[in-house]
Amino acid sequence: MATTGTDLSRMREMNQLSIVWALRGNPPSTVTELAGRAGLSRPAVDVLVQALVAEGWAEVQEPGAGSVVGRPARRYRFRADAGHVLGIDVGVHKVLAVLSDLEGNLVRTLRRPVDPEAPPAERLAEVDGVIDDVLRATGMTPDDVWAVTVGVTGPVDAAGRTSLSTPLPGWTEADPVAHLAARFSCPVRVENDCKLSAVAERWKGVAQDADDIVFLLAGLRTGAGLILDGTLRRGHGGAAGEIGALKAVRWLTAPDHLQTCPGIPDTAAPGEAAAWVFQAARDGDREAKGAVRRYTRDLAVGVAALVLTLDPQVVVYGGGFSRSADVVLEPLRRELTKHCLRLPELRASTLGDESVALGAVRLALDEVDDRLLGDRLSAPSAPRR
Amino acid sequence: MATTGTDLSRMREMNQLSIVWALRGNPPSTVTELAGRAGLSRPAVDVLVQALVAEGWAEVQEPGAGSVVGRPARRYRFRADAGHVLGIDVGVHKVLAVLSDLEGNLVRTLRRPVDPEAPPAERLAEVDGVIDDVLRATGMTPDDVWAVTVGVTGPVDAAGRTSLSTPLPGWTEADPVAHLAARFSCPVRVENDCKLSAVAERWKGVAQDADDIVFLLAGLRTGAGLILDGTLRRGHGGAAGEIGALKAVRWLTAPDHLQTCPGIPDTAAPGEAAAWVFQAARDGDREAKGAVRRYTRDLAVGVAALVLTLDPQVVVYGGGFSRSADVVLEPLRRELTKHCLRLPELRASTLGDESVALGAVRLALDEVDDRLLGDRLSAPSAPRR
DNA sequence: TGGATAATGCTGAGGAGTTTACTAACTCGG
DNA sequence: CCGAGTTAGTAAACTCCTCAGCATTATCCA
Repeated sequence: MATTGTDLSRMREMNQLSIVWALRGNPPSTVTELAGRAGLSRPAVDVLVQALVAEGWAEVQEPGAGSVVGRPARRYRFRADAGHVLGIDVGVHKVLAVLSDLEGNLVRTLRRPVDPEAPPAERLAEVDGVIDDVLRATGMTPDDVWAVTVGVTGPVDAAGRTSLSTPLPGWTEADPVAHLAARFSCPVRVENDCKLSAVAERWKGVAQDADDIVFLLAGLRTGAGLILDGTLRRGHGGAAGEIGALKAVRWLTAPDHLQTCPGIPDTAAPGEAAAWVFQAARDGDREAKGAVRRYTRDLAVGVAALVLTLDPQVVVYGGGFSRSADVVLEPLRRELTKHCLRLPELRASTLGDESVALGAVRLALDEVDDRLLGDRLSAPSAPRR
Repeated sequence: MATTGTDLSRMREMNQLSIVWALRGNPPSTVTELAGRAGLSRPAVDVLVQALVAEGWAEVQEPGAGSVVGRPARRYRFRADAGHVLGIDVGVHKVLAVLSDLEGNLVRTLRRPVDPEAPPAERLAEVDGVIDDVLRATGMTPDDVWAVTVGVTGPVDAAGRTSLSTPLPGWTEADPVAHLAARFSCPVRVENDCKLSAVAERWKGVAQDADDIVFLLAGLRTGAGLILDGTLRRGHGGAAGEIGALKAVRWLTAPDHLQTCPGIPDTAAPGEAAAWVFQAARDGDREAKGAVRRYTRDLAVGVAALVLTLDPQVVVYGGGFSRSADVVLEPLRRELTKHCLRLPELRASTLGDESVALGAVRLALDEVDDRLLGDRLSAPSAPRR
């Protein structure tokens, strides 16, 4: 791979970029601090940061009444509010939208319930609705949004289609990218929900320290998302992590053990049966503990296949069942010991049901970073597709 | 991640590096050609390339009797022979060493048979022997070797130890890195044989076009090596690809179908039984075809788990059985269709039994590139550990 | 032998960062 | 209330690197 040659203007671009990276994620900084972080001299940083202010990437904060010795320094701040990104979770029962600024600060989170049987058109209308609400509540227009990422269930191809399979009714025919492209001129991407949750766990969740992560989505459906060497792995056709499709792996039927456990009260809704069983197991109920053990045993085969294939540092147990991780993780660990060569750490997710939207935000931010702060600095405005 | 600031000398380094990349892998080039490739002006390239000659990275080739109009240009060449790397395959039955120059041209290949029961000390002595032979035959000293990579069977940890398991007798106690460090001051690395074969297939084999590859080592033992997004995946503890350890995956016993097929002549050695069965199947023998089908069925479960987990572009069928790929690939494809969502391409390896050593050479070359041509140019001499 | 052609070599211009020195602004203590 | 001490901002001189253009050199062909 031929590195391309460099002249003076290129050097300036690179240095300006390094100032941007030194600004971002830090509290408002003085020129001296930036010089230290970027490895440049004060005068150089001075002209660069002033250029950033002129372009709109940075902002001056005049010194207040400081109580430090010496002349108080002007501080510069990255304009995280110069643009925003949207992360959207299109679930079976709900649509969830999260608006974030360029530093990943969550500005607004809104959800709407959706009829599980709703056809794609209706579901997309709810998406439009929740986006409208978020934009109205924050006083923004679609042009203020620099990237949108949508999470859906099922393997997602490069075009954002879910043509192989998905539990969202009729969704194999839906084209969410085209739908959103009508309103947004910025990059729009669709990604699998397990993959997004995995990204979220590494960003703000329980796996921030790990570079090789298997995320388990455990609920009435079971799925997985993979992060290797710190980046999300999609696979060549976007179907990485779909080991649940293998019949020898009993992920499809594993949750049934929890639904059919004797003793579940008739009053429990279908979604609550599992929670009841977990609670009963926690209380020492023999039948419930057996059901959990059978569930874990089925789950463990697939997890073992993932672990043996990838040898991750951490396996994150997430999804709807993660609230009951306390009764699942220990039996799961025991099962895995039987199958695996090297046991990874098992951790329970704490992000709750916003993890998909959160991961979507992170991916949208990555998109913006690549486009605008990749290796040359663009003007601070929404990137085009 | 803070990109570090750049001053003029850094720029010069970068441009010099881009000249190196423009020189490598190309025939001897004129300054004008280099300027075009590197995106620099002729005068700039001129001084840079002269500096490279002074340092020993490049070499002038005075113009011969050319038949072109105009003043014939001086040509510059990358000194691929400034250093060499060693790739070594420590197998059960043999030790194989390949010496390569810095451009990946294979200079010398030597092999020695080893008693399958040989203890580690004896096996390492054979390694020493074959290295001595290669160095003597090429008139080199250990200081001319800039990196060594060794391939062994079994999962290899970061220290080059094979403590979990390996079919090499006693090898869990061996420390090949320490052994070779006594002779070589350059970086020494040990890696799993399947992983190295995967690297070789992408470098010079049948998967040069693919970025997501599953390599299958198919023989009396079955294993896998993974390349995702163009780079080898080791996993957090170096045990990626070891799905064969899962009992639900019948890789351990799959080859037995080929050993126990009725009709195998008593005269056949244990290693030749499988080859006989494949040939018989090719000739239309019912029993043999059944044995191959059973073998394929067992193999396919593990392959399907890999494919569903990783969604690769290509699955390469390699190892000792790859010569019989013609009778295996089609049944394997049929089996995979049953299990998988999206079928990857199936290709048969053509590299033969030198693929492990070849992959080792590639990894050693990568090591040299990282150390010497990473982002600043070092002097052309063996890197220290 | 002279002209055409293409590469080399040289010189001056321009841009970017660094160093150094100087000025400005603020705190603290007498 | 003022001056010493400290730190930030600014300007000038300098270095280094690339680039553009022109003169020079080497070769082939008529």
